[in-house]
Amino acid sequence: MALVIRLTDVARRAGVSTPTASRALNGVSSVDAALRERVLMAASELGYLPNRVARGLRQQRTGILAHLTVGLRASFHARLAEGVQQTALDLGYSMILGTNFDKPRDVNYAKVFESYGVDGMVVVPGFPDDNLSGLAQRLPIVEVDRTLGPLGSAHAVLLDNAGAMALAVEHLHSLGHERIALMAGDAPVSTELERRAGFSAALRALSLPAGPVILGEYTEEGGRRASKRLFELLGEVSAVVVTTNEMLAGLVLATRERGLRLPDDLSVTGLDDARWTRLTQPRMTVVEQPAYEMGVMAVKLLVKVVQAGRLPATQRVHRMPGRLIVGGSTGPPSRRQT
Amino acid sequence: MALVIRLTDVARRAGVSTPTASRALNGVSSVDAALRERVLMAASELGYLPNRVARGLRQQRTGILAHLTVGLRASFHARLAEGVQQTALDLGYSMILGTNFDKPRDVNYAKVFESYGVDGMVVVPGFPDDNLSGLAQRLPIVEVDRTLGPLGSAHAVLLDNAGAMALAVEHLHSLGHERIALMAGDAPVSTELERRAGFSAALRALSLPAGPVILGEYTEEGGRRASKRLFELLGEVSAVVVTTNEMLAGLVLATRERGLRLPDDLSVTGLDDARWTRLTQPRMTVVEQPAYEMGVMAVKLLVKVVQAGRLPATQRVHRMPGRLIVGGSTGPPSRRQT
DNA sequence: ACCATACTAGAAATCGATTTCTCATCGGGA
DNA sequence: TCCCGATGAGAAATCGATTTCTAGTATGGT
Repeated sequence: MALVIRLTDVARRAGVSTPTASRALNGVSSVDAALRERVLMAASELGYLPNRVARGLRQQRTGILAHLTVGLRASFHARLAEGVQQTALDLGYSMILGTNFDKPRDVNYAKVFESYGVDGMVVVPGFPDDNLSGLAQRLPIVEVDRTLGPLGSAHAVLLDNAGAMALAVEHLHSLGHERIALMAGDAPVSTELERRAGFSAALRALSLPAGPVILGEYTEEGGRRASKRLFELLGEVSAVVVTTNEMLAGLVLATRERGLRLPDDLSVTGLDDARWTRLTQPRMTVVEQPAYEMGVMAVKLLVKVVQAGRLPATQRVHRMPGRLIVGGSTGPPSRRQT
Repeated sequence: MALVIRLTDVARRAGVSTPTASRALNGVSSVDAALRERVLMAASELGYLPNRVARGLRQQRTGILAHLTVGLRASFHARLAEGVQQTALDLGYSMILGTNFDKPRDVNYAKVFESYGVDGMVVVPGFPDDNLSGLAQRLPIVEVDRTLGPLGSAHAVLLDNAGAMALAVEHLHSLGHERIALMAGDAPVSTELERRAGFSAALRALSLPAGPVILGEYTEEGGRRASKRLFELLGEVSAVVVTTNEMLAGLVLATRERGLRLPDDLSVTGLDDARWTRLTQPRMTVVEQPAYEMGVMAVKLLVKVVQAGRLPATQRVHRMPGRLIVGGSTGPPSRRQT
């Protein structure tokens, strides 16, 4: 606020003109070695800090990226955001954050951030009505976790959902399960659609019969309600794959209320390794998502596009693999089940 | 990138000068009603979006706040960050995020963000060596969760740690516990120091004997190791208060390894309501921190200082109360314990 | 030894908005 | 009726850096 050192001050102290000081500090074009030395010295003596707002105005790029996400409460999104933020910083960018991107808001995030001149955006899109499409024609965008599909040239970094489902199904199959159910969210988001399809494909690949699919709201309460329906099928089904952490939490609570024991009465696998899945008794078997790495990858992709200076002509989709973590919530089917 | 509408374009279309267009859009000074109407019309027809970088340069304030935090992995920090971000947005600001603020880094966050001309910072400080003090003399800063103490005029939003400890101790006392231990982190951060002091004070207030205090590293593994020492005292102690979630997780795992049952063998209360504390069996008794609300409060305080235009002369500390959530991990002491 | 080509560094222009300065016009009071 | 203050709008300055533009000085080739 008070006394800020400007480039002019540095230049005056070094006895050179402002442009020369600028060139010396940025290493562009050639500046006499002695002059450069004087400038660098002056800058460090004065504790010069370049004004990035001014630079941003002139250069028409600010070095700021925006990260729009549905929230930080889910640990997946929190780790993702950390990956985005750290990588942005490592690559010389800063990150503006916008959360609750799936809820109605007074302010239009995208517009606000655009007016701040962000160079690009990493987006975890909410539901399809978000009008990102227009933005995607003006600004580099990378979608993470989910995709809205028709965003044209925006790149995407997604979990290999089919592979993740295959890991879960194969694990259960190797334990001897033949009748496996799926509990999934009923929202029309790409993750859920892909996981449902992946589940079916995985069963087919192992020549297992198509299992029952139980859809519900993508929340803990939704998982609880869906679990009630699942429990009706306990005679025909010995294992279940749950596509989301939230629903898995509901299932865990429901099994307790019902007095079911894992894995004796039911084998359960989830997707994503929230902290709590390690702390339940027994520990949950899950397919871990590389959340942090997805954030890293998204920013790397985005920065590549930003620095290319023009929007990519074609979309590129990066698939990141999940990793199976075997806990105690899965085991061989009991006699009774078989 | 391509075709951006500038204020000049709006002015031309409305048939007025640029300053007049600016005045009309910002509602400052008086502009003829007809002209203002024409300007507003032109702006909306062209889809004008003000360039906040240019405005920021001229006005010497950007409308950006920075949030420096130790991380987002702990749900407390994630919810805090959401509160900060949402409130910033509600008040017309945007938020730049910096995580891992307690780890050594190549880039100096504070400097980078200062060079972006942020109007103020909400900081969850790491360890005392972070040189925030200098920054606090130039920029409005509000500390949250922890405080480094000598930051001078920076405001702070902290949990009422003494009150939180009292809630936990009183709860255990009301169940009949007389010999209560504390498991706390050994780092010299304000939260731990206040919680240790608060624990002792709460015991004294109830005329209970001073309980053993077990210090350890502020991590899950630290909690596990500290638990081993705690278990040596099981004859003399019937309950324990744990000051951090991380250590609590370690304790939960350690009790399982040891085959202890909660609350029969030991009553346990924690601080902060991470998701997992609701999903263990039994559910944990904890004192909940109003994480989101602390973020909200911090930004409100910060914005007040920012808009006052000058740094406050005196520090103000806001204490937010914790709330007891009774789970199944606490119960009356067993006969054997008494 | 002379001219053309590089370099180097300062002067001036630029980014896009806001704010100050200036000037003309309109009222109101004497 | 005349003068002065208030009002409104355009011209010009400003924020702080970067990027032309321009000119002067070396350097190199012939």
